[in-house]
Amino acid sequence: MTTDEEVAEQLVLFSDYLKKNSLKMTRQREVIVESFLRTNGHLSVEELHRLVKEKDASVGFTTVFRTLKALTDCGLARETDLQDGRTRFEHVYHRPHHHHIVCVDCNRTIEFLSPELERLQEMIVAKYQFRTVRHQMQIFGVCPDCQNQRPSPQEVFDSDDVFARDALKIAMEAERSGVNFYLAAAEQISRPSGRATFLRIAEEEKKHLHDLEYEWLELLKKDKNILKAPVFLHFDYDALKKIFPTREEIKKRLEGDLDEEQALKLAMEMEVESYRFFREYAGKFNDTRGKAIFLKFAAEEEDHWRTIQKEYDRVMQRRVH
Amino acid sequence: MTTDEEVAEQLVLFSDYLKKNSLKMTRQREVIVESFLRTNGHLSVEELHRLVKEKDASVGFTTVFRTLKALTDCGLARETDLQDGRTRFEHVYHRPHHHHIVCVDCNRTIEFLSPELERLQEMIVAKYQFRTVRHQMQIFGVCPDCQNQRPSPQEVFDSDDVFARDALKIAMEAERSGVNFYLAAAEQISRPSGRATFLRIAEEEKKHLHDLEYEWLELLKKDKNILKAPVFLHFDYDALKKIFPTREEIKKRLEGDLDEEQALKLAMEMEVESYRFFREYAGKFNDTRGKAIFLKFAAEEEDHWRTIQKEYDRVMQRRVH
DNA sequence: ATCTGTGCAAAATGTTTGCACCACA
DNA sequence: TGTGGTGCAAACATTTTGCACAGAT
Repeated sequence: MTTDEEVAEQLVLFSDYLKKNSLKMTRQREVIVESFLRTNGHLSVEELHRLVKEKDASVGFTTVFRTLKALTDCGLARETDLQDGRTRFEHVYHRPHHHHIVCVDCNRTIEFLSPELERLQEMIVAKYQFRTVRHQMQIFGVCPDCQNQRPSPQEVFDSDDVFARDALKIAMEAERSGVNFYLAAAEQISRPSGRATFLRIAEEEKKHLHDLEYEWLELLKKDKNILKAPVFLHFDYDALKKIFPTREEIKKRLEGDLDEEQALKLAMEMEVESYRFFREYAGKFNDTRGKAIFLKFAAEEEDHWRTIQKEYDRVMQRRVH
Repeated sequence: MTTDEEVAEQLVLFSDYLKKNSLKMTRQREVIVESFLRTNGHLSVEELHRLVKEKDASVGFTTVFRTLKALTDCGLARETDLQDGRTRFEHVYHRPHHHHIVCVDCNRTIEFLSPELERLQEMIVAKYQFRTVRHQMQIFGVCPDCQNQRPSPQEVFDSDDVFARDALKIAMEAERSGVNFYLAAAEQISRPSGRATFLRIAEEEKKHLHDLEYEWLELLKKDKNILKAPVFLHFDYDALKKIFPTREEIKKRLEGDLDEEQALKLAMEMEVESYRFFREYAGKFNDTRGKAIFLKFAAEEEDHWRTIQKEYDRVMQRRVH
């Protein structure tokens, strides 16, 4: 499930790597790399060798072994340990760091990413003042199919689409919270220019939401089964509530003496928070569409922050005079 | 750093295991098991073989290998994978499940437990409906000493003391919060019998706190360096605030129209919460002193809950008449 | 033409087993 | 006295290397 373009991109990177190290591109390397890139999952040397031999029976085990080492060296592959007594290689290109859940019966492997888990892990290591080089979590268990004795074939999904799906879901939810916030806040503001600012931003967020919804539908159209793919990005949707106050929360916080200054301050805080939040999430996603979605989102929030700050300055200016 | 008693206890368990499986105790097995039990850390077969040979040069590698398998089988050892190309065996008896931080330079290994991390992990797996068999997290990095180029010998601590230390610290903090709560709540209650109940529980908690502080001092006396041992049980002290409201919080929640019924309800809620909390923590600690401390604590909280419930029933009874 | 790549076979590494002799219970 | 235990050596499984020949730039 890797597109031709992606394979081509990675082949270019591999060629560059070879040139840089005065190594040569050979027929064997080409077959091996191509086979690796076009196969999903976590291949052992032996498994890849078997695949390669289907295309060219003359290729030796050692060459596959050495080519995988080269791929690892140039950053296109990564060795992982799935505890089955052999080294397994997985794709790195456009794949974020992640952890594994492995079915001990059928060997099906699920990958996941949880920024919350990462944060917790970082906090723990920080206490010991270790400089982390790498870390991994592995969960071994029995998958639902094996629990029900009906092993079914593992479906293969385009991982970039999965990342995009998970990112879009979060971004849409955030966008909705944003719209809610600005509409609710606008209601509480009496001064026309201030209200107009909030309403304008609300409209902008609505537009963004529509864009995201469009992207979402396109994604579903492109890959009708994408919703069946296991969750990759684990996300605590309650965290959004901490960033974007709910309608009730807003009313409570702004209730009584309506204060435009306060509302603007709250909005700025919120935008900064959400900017930080989406930047952090983007950081977890190696070059993927998921990352692009989060970065775009972060940029929009930064933009809003500027707009609001201008309005805030104007209000304060006015107050001084 | 395993006491003679502990070694003896484990030897008994091993003997029982042998008997149950009609196996025999031999001179070699005795030496091997004893060496294993008396050595900390994560031993490979080869390392243990080396240690055993110091006591009895005639013991062969295979016997050490087979004895370690037997120890694993009977639940006194566990195989771990520290990614250094060999299987390593660690102690299980009286040691909770935990994860590892490994220094890639000097191989120093730190063990830690984070119930928060465990909870997160469980939540993630739940989404996939996997039945978890086991899981592990490994963090590889450079320890502070290796970062500073001054490798120092790894100090060895009595792990049970470390667990007790971490448990005591949390229990004391909880106890303090409890005392605070009951004193603050008592202040808000005008009816003498209600106030008396709260003050009595506050006194009880103070006594418990003293007991814990005594235990703490005894621990420090017993092992003067115990505070230097790395944290094992990671704990978010803010979590306590969610269980035991702070003095300000209490005043806020009970302010204005002082309602004894409300105060009692709040207290019951708190006791149930903290009972659950300490039970959960106890569950993470395999038979250790840490577990005992948490269980004792949970029992006390349950006791308080009963006391308060009686008082609550009395108040409600009175109201009906 | 030169230098790297390849495939084979062999070594290295770590784990596991077969077997003849040994020693608990 | 008989079953299981031990040590040795050999088998296994996987990864890694040496080397003579092949092939890419």
